[in-house]
Amino acid sequence: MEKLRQTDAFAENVYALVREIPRGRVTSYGAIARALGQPNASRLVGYAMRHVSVASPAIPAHRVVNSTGVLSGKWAFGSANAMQELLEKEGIAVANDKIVGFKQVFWDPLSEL
DNA sequence: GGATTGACGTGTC
DNA sequence: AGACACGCCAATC
Repeated sequence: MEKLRQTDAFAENVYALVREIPRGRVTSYGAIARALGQPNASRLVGYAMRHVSVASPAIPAHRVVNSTGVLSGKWAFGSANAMQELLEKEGIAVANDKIVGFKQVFWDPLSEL
């Protein structure tokens, strides 16, 4: 059995939420943290996301970016272009490691879920 | 067990 | 608009 790391329930919710992100949409760490009831735990979300690379099933972490729409964790995918390629593949434009029209493709779990 | 760090966020200069 | 500083919470050293 896999032992849960971090704040078990918190990470669990993060993973579940990220998996619910529709294709062609993105969200921010802060939005997820708020959806979990911890508006200031944005860093914990990112911390948990860092572990999803080895978690299963695979989590579309490429759809999660920071509030500025920057692909902060692109390096966690193994390649700097991997995350951008995935996003563009889903119809999300990325320029200079930043999401184009971030506000347009932004998916708010609090409002849309 | 204190100090540092981190896929963050918001405010200020 | 870009750069810098402070705050938050948990994990790692």
